[in-house]
Amino acid sequence: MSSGRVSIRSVAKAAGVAIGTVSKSLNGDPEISEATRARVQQLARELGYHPMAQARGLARGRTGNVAVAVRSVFQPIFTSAFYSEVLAGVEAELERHDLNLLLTSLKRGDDLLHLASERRADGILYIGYDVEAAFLRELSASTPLVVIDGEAEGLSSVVSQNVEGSRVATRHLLSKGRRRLVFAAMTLAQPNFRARHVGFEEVLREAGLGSGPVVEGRSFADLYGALHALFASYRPDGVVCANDAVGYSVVQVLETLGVRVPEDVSVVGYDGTTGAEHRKTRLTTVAVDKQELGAAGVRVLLRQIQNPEAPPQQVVVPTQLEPGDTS
Amino acid sequence: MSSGRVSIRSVAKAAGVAIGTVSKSLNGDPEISEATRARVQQLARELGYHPMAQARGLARGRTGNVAVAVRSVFQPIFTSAFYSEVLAGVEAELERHDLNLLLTSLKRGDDLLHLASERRADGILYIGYDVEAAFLRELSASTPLVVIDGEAEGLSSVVSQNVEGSRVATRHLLSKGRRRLVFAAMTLAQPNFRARHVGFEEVLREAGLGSGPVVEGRSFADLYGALHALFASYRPDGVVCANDAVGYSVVQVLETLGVRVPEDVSVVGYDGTTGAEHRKTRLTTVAVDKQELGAAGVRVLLRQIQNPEAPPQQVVVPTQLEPGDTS
DNA sequence: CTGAAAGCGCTAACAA
DNA sequence: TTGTTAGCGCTTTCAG
Repeated sequence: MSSGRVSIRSVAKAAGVAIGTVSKSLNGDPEISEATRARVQQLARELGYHPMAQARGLARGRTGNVAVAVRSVFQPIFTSAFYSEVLAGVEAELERHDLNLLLTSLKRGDDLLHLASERRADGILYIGYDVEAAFLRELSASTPLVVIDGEAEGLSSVVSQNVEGSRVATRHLLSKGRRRLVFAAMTLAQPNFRARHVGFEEVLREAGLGSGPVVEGRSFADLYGALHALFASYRPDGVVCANDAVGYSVVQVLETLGVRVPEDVSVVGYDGTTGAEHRKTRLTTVAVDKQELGAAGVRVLLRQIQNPEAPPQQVVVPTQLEPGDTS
Repeated sequence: MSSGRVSIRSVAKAAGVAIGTVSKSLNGDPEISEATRARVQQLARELGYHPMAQARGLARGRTGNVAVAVRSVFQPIFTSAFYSEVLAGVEAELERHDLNLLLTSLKRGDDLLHLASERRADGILYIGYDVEAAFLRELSASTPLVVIDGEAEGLSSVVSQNVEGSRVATRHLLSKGRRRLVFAAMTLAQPNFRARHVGFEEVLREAGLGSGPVVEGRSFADLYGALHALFASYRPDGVVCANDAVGYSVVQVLETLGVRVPEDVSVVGYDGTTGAEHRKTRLTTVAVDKQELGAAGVRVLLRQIQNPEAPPQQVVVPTQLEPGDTS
């Protein structure tokens, strides 16, 4: 219980050395004798000294934090199971590098500019597919920046293997003998979903099955309407979904329509959302390593920070088919 | 496009004044003439000057960020829809006060101590029910701290109206003519859930119905087993759930058991989890204003920061019954 | 009303 | 090997 805050000066006084010596000792400067280093470190520990991050940062020219920026399009990122896990991955990797996570949800357009110009972070992790490429490119000229789960020319990014993952999902249904396949999504306006649709179409074409119908719908009700109509005319036997949320909706819709899953129709999702233990049915899905998506983003950013001149770098994280109860 | 970083000095030079004057002008010091203030502000804007957060913080003795600490017990907070929304509320309120959100998931026991001793944040928001009271009380002596969704003697906190909310839920089922009620939870080891159970029991007793059975289970399978057994012996006609996750599981279990909801059995959840639009059934629930939970936490913390001597303050956020399809 | 100067707590040259 | 000192970029007394 020392009175007031214990600063580097307290330690210096206690050790009978100059504050510079304390600094060097604590930072492992090789030019300090083993003896004093040990003594200073011991003393610092005893006094409970921890360098004040702000002061250290000011002197060293860095902040020790990384800003994670997310834009809320439909719903805030926070409520998305997918992005939440990405965030967890980011957090874990930052922690390993002794970096802090500054969370910002972008509201006004200049939020990011402020963050950057006030130098609150050493780099920016932009999470989301809705990339304003031109803006971010300009920003990335002055602040290291990596896009996670989105991409654009001239920007470092980390994405999942969208097209290939969807190919695997589609082939999986074909291997189950399904031939009348449908692609279901909340929307095709989202780049990742569109890429997954491309994979779906590619495989159908390769298999000589032509092009499959698409069902779009954001809610259970929308999907119900669309599938109801489609079933009347087309009688699909397999549904490839753009993500798990839609996948679970589709399963419920099919049950409501009196269609048995997977006996009559197979369903495959995308994402590998956790939390399935609370549900009756475990969706067959294309699992994305979301934590890895985040962690990889951090690693790319770190490289970018260390070498700001390095050219943008793209990383693709592999996916894996995860069989469940719906195929 | 000015070369290099634009600092306060650049502005001072451009305006032909001292840096102190720039600082005062920009911070609205009344002792500066309207004329120079305007000129400096104009110039600062033109040059794109933004004070560097770190330097400003060092001089002012604060950081401008608030640490949000979460402990991951069963699953990381990030993947919980409930906490994610709380986090969104925190974020929004912090933004209104020009504060940054430093997100930390507690792994090692001294993570928080580090954060505090390195003075990375002006205050701490601890989110979660698993409060290590003694530790946090000690910490709160040196750093303003507020617990959200948990509480303990001697700590500032914000919680939802657990007992009362559950009373309302239980009365709701009674008003629907239900008399054979069950309480379902993932576990009763969690304080919030226990409080909700208390509300449930109180109302039953008041209604002269004695005490109701309790069903515990973390997964669909567990709940299925427990409810299956219970239905054989007891034939409940209403289930009060400790939260929505359990509520949705219960609904699926009942459907699987061939019990109709709400015709045969009514189910009510707790939390008011968003994202129901992707589901067939909308659960009747006790809605907690999760954003408000977070925002209130920020406000209490701010008071604590401004007046560190103020005694701990407890805030209770009201709940509201939200009728759905399951009652 | 404005300028000068002393820090905020630390790091990193540069001396000694 | 250690001590001294000049900043890091800003705020804030205290003179002028």
